[in-house]
Order: sequence, then structure tokens, then C-alpha cells
Amino acid sequence: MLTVKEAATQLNMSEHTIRYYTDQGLVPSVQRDKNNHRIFDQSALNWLQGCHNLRLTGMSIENVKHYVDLCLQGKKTIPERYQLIEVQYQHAQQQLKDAQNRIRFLERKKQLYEAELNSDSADVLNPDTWPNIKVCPNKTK
Amino acid sequence: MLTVKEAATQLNMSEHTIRYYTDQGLVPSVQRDKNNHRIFDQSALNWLQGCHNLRLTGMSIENVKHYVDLCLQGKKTIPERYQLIEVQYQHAQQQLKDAQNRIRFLERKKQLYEAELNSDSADVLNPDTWPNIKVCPNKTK
DNA sequence: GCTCGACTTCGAGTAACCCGAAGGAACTAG
DNA sequence: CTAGTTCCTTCGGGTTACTCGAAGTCGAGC
Repeated sequence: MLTVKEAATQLNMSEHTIRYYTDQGLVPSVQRDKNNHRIFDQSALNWLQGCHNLRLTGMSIENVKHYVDLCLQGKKTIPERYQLIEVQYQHAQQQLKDAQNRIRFLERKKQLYEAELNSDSADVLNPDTWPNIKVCPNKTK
Repeated sequence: MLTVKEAATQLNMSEHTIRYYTDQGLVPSVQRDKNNHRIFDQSALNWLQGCHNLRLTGMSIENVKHYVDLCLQGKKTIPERYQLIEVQYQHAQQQLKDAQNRIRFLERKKQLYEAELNSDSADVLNPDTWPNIKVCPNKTK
């Protein structure tokens, strides 16, 4: 049985977020002790973790809540739940690709900077370090 | 030379976001035509894309702006820029790992649901479809 | 001249936290 | 027994990065 703080440490979430999720009804199995403090068993931790994962794939709090509610309604909602998971799975795949693209982008930048840093001829301008720099006003006054 | 809408299509960003970025000074090379409409050349597109990438690795608008300002100050800021890029590179690596973890999570869920959907014995409860469901109040009244 | 569509600015709205104040139990030391 | 510390509680306002919509301008086509 863990406190908010312990759960936050274990799941790598902020205490604020955990309270927020429980208040939103995303964690059906959370209990309170005699001091009205939230206490988390393994089931509650699993819900938290699951909801967090769904959030991180771009599902809104509202839709996560809907999914949780479906779970509570029993096996008859499995087809709909499967659909929802499938959609988020596609999102997650896209996120993976996006992350890979960003890594490539940053790797290229790093390499350009490394080349600049190691070059003795500090005056040779590498025009590709960043595209043509042409300053101009952004706002019309 | 592209309009806001065309740039949005090409870079897969919303028009709103593009205007927001230009207004925040993240795109030094953006120009205006005689009707005061923003027009984007290749350089402006590159800045937009680059800023977007930095944002998506978790850099705040404020810090992206700082980075852009450093770029405009010339080669002497390259060491600091390199540091900033390196930090975001680490973030991007972490994001990749997180995305992979989420995919594994969703794959497991999908498999469990698929098993449920294909099982003839619809009454056999698979307790692992979602952890112990125990409904209880979340708020003390 | 009129409508259409794409652009402009600007101010307000939104989601999902995030923070901090104010207060209540429970433990620990003196 | 009191004081201090540490954890928790609720609650309301703040923040970031968009996101939206209203109201207006401009040039092209009919």
C-alpha cells in the first residue's frame, strides 16, 4: 500500500498529476485510509500506469475516462475497448517515427557543430550550420 | 515563396502555430508581401521546421527563441548552441525509449483483447484483461 | 459592384497540469 | 505536553502553447 509520494516515485509521475487523475475518476481502485489519505495497491498502480500510457499516446483525459468506464462495464465493451487501443497503437507508432526523425535532425545538427568546433580555420563559414540568416522584422508596426 | 497555408501543408503544422511562431520571433527570415501577408522561402521553412523539432523534444518556446537569438549572433555562440542541441538530443533519445515502452504496453493490451474476441468460451474471464476491477468512491463527501 | 477565399490582428478560451496557501493528523525530540 | 517536522488534504488561481473566432482588408473572377 503506497502513498501518493511513493506512487509518484515508482511510476515517475508528479504527485500533482496523480491526485489529478484520481480526482478525475481514472483510478477506480484507489482507496483512502482513516486519515482520508489516498493509498495505492497494485491494482491502483496499474490503472495509473495504464492511464498515463494512454495520455502519453495523445488520448485526452476525457477519453481515458471513457475507456476506464468501459472497463468497469465488463466484457461486453471489449470490442469498443479494442478499437480505442488500436487507435492509440497507431498514434504510438507515429510517435515513434516522429521521435526517430527528430533524433536524425539533432544528429545532423550536432555533427555540423562538432565540425565547426574542431575546425582550426575558425573563419571558414559553414553555411549549413543554420540556413541563411537574414534578419527582418516580423511584425508590421 | 509559400503562403501560411502552403507552409502549413508542407511542414504538417497548423496555420495558427505557424503564425504564432513567426510572431514570437522564431523565424528571422520570414518576409511580408505588399499585402502584409507572410511569405516563406526555403530558409524560413527551415527555421520553422527546426524550431518545431526543438519544441517537440520538449524545449520551451522561450528557449527556442534563445537558441534562435544565439544563431543570429554568429559563430561565437556555437559552443553554447552545441550544448543546447546536445541536451535536446538526450531528451529525444528518452522520448524514443518512452515511445517504445508505450508500444509494448499497447501491444500487450491488444493481444489480450484479441484473445478475448476470438475465444469461443465467452464466459471464461481473463483476469489480466485489466487489473482487478474494484469500484470505490474517489472523493470523500 | 459583389462575392469569394485567403489573409490579417487581437483577445478570449482551452487542456492538462502546476503551484502554493491553509489546515489537519501523526510521529519524534526535548 | 508542547514544538517541530513531514506527510497529507482541498481549493483556487496561474502557466504554457496553442486554438479558435470575430472583424476587417485585399485582390481575383463573374
